[in-house]
Amino acid sequence: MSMFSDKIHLSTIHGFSVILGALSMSDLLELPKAYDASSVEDAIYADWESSGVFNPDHLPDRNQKGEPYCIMMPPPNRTGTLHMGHAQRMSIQDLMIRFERMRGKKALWVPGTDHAGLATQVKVEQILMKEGYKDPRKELGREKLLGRVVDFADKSHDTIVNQTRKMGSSCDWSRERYTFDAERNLAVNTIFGMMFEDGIIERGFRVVNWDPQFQTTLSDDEVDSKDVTARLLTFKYDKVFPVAISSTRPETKFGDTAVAVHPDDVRYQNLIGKTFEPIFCGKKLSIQIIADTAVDPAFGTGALGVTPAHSMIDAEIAERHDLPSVQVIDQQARMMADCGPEFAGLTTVEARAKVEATLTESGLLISAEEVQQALPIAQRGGTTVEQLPSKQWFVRVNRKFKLRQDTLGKWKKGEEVTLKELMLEAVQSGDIKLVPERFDKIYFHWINNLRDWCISRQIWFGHQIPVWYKGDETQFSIESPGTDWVRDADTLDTWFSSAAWTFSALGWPDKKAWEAHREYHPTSVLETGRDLIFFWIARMVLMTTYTLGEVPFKSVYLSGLVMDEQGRKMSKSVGNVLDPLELIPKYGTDAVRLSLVLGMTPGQDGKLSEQKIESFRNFTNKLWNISRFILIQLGDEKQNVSGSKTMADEWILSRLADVSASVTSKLESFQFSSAGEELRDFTWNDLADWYLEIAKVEGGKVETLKTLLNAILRLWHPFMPFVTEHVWKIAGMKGSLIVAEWPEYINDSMGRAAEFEKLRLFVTGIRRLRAEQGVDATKKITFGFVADEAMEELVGDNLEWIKRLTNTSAIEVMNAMPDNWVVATSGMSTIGFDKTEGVDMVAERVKMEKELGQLTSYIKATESKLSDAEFSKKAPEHVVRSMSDKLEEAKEKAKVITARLS
RNA sequence: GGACAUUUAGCUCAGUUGGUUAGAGCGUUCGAUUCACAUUCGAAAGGUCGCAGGUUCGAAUCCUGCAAUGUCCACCA
Repeated sequence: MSMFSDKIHLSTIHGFSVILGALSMSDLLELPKAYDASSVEDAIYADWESSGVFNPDHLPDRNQKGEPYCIMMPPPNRTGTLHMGHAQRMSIQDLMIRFERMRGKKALWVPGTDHAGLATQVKVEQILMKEGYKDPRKELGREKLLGRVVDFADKSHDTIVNQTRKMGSSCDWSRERYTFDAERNLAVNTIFGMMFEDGIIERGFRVVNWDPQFQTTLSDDEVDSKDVTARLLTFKYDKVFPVAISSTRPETKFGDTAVAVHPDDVRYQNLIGKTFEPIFCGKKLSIQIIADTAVDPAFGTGALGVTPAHSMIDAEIAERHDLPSVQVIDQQARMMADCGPEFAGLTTVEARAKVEATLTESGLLISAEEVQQALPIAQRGGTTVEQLPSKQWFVRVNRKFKLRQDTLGKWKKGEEVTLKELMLEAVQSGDIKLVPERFDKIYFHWINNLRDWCISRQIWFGHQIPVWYKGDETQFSIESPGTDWVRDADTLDTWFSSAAWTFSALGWPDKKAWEAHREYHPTSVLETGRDLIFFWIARMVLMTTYTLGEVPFKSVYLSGLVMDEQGRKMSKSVGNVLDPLELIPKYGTDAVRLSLVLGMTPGQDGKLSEQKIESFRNFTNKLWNISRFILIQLGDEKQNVSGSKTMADEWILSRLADVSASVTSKLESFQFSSAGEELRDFTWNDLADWYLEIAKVEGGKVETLKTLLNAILRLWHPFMPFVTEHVWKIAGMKGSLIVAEWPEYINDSMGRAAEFEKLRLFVTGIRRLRAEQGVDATKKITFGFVADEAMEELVGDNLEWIKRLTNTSAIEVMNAMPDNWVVATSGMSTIGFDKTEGVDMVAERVKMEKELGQLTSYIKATESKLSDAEFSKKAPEHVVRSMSDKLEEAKEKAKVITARLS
């Protein structure tokens, strides 16, 4: 470490003595001009994996002593292959893990996959139907169908794992988990048992969402809605019934048991409390007239036909009024027998038309209008979802229960709370931070409107419900059943097992496994798509606070969705899907990763195009060539210069210190895109285009070049692990970059860095003037400048590289600019050259006049602001100072231009 | 209907507690090319920061209203 100057204190860097240890100068010169990612990535990944560093137990001492840091990988569904969204998540999580690992934390990233229950079985059933099966469940039976599903899921697993490796994910494969393996099954059964004992899990006959195609219940979140045009009919049940009602689902009216009106509605006061027995389309109904504030008196006739069996809202009304429930639609979405022979067996759509025809015939139809309506459809499969009553298992979110342990620092063991209260407190207290913050509101809104969670599914692929029945199904046991007990055939909603992921994947409830991992929980960050906030995040909070009394994670980073370049969702039917596995061989993993991290904001959908990936491939190559150049410089002894640092050295090292500090703080606060962009600007603009160009003239300062190479490899590693590790090895650096320390610098060269900035402006000014005046870029010409003494000295000290970067033969100090020269101002200096031919003096004058006009109004505005008493009183000093500096500069410019014009 | 977000250069987007002539990348135009990189380098053009008010010495930034677009939630039976 001591080989560096005192000024830039490189507290963490070591290993320079072996730089270049591996390659000779001729080897270096033979390195390919273009970085070929595909020829090195697999081997690098294999090295990392075999070295064991993905496993925190095998990390170096400093990590072992470090703070535990843990990310649980959101387990991808075993339903096929990974897409760009997965690739983005892997990139961000790997970025965080590598960053924290380098900073010395005991970093654990647990990979895994999700059996995804319904989604996987649906997928396989769809494949089977394409193969010619009409009803795979009936034709194959439980065992054979499950066999096919398991085969499919296993193949899918292998694909996913391979893709995850390709992305460079540094996750601990020795701890890979599956939501459907034996340990996770134990966790699920244990939690089920606890909740059952506490009365939060209950079996009940309630209205549920029913998917008639796949013959299963769905949770509210698995139901989407589709806008359709429907016919809103207004009619009476029969001629004698006193009130007309409206409905878009008249076929459900066979199941009506009440008509509800608003309690204050003057039209119906005399009817409230009465019961009628109208004949509706041939079926005798028993209708009570009830008063309920849920009814909007302004809608339709102000009277609502209540169908408790086929509407969750009506079911709630029915509960308040203790109304009977009559089911009229069966699980095949067909009308049931007691609707009469004319209707029984019809589909709901057929029955709807027939009811309308019947009402019209009998003169009961008052009006029919077309309205927009949201039709509930199944997220998987897309068929219309029916609401109907069924005996199912529910998690009761509003039910009070006694806590099994102290919880969230707010409640003591034995206190009574509801699951909803736990879910709200976890975020309200700040124990969990959502990034971006605005998702708090969405989360709270969802929780506040949450209904009981139906967790039983009638599919076969999933954790079977750990309940056994005996005889008349009134007795339950969650323990081992006796011989005459029959197990519930249903399985659990896949999210029930996913919800326990943070702790079940760490071994809970197995004592030994859990103890070994206890330090990692609560996990540090959960990174996932913003579409999973309800499905998964909220349910993880529910389950973890309930089971452990603590939060599952401290932060949630919600990434947006990856869209195509026109902002559309990527989908096979549109044909705009970018496949990570096709892009990686073409552009390299590092380029794909960068394109998914830079230019993407949390919670905001981002656009991705192949062109964007290509531009990051170019950057990867730039980094490769920067490294190659530095290594060649270091290998060429003639080029090496020792001795005190030049101004350029101090400037670039000062920039490095600032940039690395800023990048660190941005990574800490999840600003990955901004961190990467800042680093890219530093690497490409400051380092490559300025410092290295200057080094070609001044000769490379060995220490500075080493520091720079070392720093950019480390700083870029979490973003682009492959190319950085590859260069690290070529440079002969010790060990693997993956466990190198994250760099920190102290900047104590700010003063000289500021002087360098003046020279940068000076160079840019000359370049601009040359280009504007159309000077042949290859022609070396002589420039002159007028400036104060300090600037004269500064230019003199750095003359050689300035000449090179401006392609000038000489730069001379002048007292004044000759009248026939072309001039421009740059900072506080005036620069110019003798251009004898081709100067359009008229055009020059016009240009100068325009500039002078702008300057004059700027000067005027600034002066008046500066002389404003309110301003100087209230504005902070640095603002005032920078304004007066700029004013001086503008005045100087104006003076020069005025002189030229006269 | 409710909530949230977005609206800045031709395109994609930065702009972190309000601080002063609004930034980048891509694209465009002009120019360079043995000397790390054409997967490159230099330079330029291009914006009344969606609209209208307000607060302030000072507004792209804060407040109010409006408009357009998008997402989520709830769906009026």
